[in-house]
Amino acid sequence: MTYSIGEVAKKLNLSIPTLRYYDREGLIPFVERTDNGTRVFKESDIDLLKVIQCLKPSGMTIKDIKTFIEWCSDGDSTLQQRYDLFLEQKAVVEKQMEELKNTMDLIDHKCHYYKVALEAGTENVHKNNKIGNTVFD
Amino acid sequence: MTYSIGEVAKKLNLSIPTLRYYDREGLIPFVERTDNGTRVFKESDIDLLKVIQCLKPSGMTIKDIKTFIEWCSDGDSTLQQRYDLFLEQKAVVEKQMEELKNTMDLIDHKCHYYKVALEAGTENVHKNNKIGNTVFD
DNA sequence: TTAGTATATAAAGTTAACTTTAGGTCAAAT
DNA sequence: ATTTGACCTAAAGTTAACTTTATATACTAA
Repeated sequence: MTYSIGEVAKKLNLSIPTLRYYDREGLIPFVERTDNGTRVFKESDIDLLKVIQCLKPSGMTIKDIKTFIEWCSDGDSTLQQRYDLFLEQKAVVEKQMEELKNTMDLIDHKCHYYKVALEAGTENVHKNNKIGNTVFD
Repeated sequence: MTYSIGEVAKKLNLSIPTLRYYDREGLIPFVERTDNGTRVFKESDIDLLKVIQCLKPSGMTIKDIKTFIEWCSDGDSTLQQRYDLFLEQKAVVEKQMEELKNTMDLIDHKCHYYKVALEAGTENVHKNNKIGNTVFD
């Protein structure tokens, strides 16, 4: 089973120009072409795009991903580099998860703060009976 | 206790130009100035900067944050908006946490994949005895 | 045969969030 | 008295990741 660029775009919820951009940047070097130059995506190309989509939210750049793809093409001599890359990325994601947890705690605090303020009709409920809290509590 | 821009930069691990940029963008409107124009940061300004730093990793933009700061200055009439903002942001962060979990699962899979490959000396350990797995397993 | 639809490329434009550069003020130390 | 170091502004530059625009080709249905 193969897919056109439009089909892949729909399937993965990416725009067609984004897919062409990824191709230009060397992220999907195994996509084939018809005689007149139209891209033909295989399942394995889609799998790779899914990996890319999964790696992106962790802040891995297009360039980093390209490097990884190149290493894949280079075979067993790059196994250590690829392993190291993912170990590093694991650390990055762990840090992000912590940060996101802190953000969530702040947001929960804010939600509670504004819920109470709304019920009272004024933010002052948080100011009265308290000393030393800041404007941005 | 007050702080110079350089002290705040060190304390919060932000660059001086970034702090000036935030000021220009209206993110820290309560920072005062000396007669000759030098910024003077109070504890409450630093608290606000910490809130900003906490909100940023969740993808909240400078513009969104500015809107929030403006609402804060507008008083009780914006309580609902502020509450809604944080409810929305909560949903955003929840989604991000899920995505990050997926990313982490993929990374763990890759780490294991490359660990095994390294021990065997070749990626082929994953190809032999198996049918239908992709190049990017 | 012509209108519509999907594809292609190259190159320019966009946006966010900074950073860098250039030029200037001011107080303290040498 | 001048040099050093920290501060200031305005404006231009940077980078990533796309998006948009302009132009062209190719198949497909009426």
